[in-house]
Amino acid sequence: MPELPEVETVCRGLEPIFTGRCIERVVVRRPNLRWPFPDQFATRLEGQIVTKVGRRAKYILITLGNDEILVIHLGMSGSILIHEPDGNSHRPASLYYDSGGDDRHDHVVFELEGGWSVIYNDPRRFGLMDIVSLKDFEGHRLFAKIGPEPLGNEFNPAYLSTRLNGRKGPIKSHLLDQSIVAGLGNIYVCEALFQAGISPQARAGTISGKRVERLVPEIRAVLMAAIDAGGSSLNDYVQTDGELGYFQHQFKVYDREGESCTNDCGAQIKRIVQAGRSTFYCPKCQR
DNA sequence: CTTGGGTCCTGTGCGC
DNA sequence: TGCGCACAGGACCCAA
Repeated sequence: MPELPEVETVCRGLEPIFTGRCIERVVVRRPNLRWPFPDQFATRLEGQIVTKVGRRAKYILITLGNDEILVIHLGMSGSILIHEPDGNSHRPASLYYDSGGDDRHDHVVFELEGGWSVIYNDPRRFGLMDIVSLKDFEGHRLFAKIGPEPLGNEFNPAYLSTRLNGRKGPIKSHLLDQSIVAGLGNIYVCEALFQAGISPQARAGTISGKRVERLVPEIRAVLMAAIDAGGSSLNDYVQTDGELGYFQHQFKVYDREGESCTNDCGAQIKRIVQAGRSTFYCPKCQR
């Protein structure tokens, strides 16, 4: 999936399109994504004016004038395509592939006032959409257990140390746990651990306070750099239509098995499997 | 309680 | 060129 930076980039792309506009029509082209769409999904959205576009963890939150929130998750392979009234289209932080006109996986179309439309595409259908009342949001099952945002003040070394204390599993698994910190995924966990010089296999509870103090800002830095890269791709989004949304040219370890460590330590990047997911790391720089 | 594995689904890329 | 297999950004669910 798009991880936090990609979802943030998508939100920034959607914000000026949605905000203040009426959702005139919603076309749902299949009965479900990961789960069935809620009852009366389209009807509950149609005629509503969007007041705000935001993000929590990897969820896109589109707040409506009636204080309901359209919740969108992109799963592993979701992307959003925007059709402009003049016929141009672009994909903010598009992922996975350029459909090249293949619309088989265009599952939902939001038609907005003024001729704009927003198309949700997700080949693997691990994504989801739901509608949640603003007053129910905090306690909603999707959000009740989600941990602090990594870019916010609540996520700090003291907090993380507390959460890792006593944990025996590898640090990598814990950073992927959305209840500990929201929004990290497989790529940026690998990247952050590399930047912090921490082995992905280190037992979470044994990492010293000093190293956690280094890890927290490295997580932030990796995410912020990726958001910046996404933001710059937004500026000329029309010409980058169809390009990969992950900013992989700047990954230091992810998907670089066998390549030389960029720290020039002489070691090669290794790939291992943890909890069924690939982990990339430098065996020399990360301990 | 924590932890690990299987699962949903389609598409891509590799080796043979 | 074709086929089969491994693997892919997530996260839920259940067994141990």
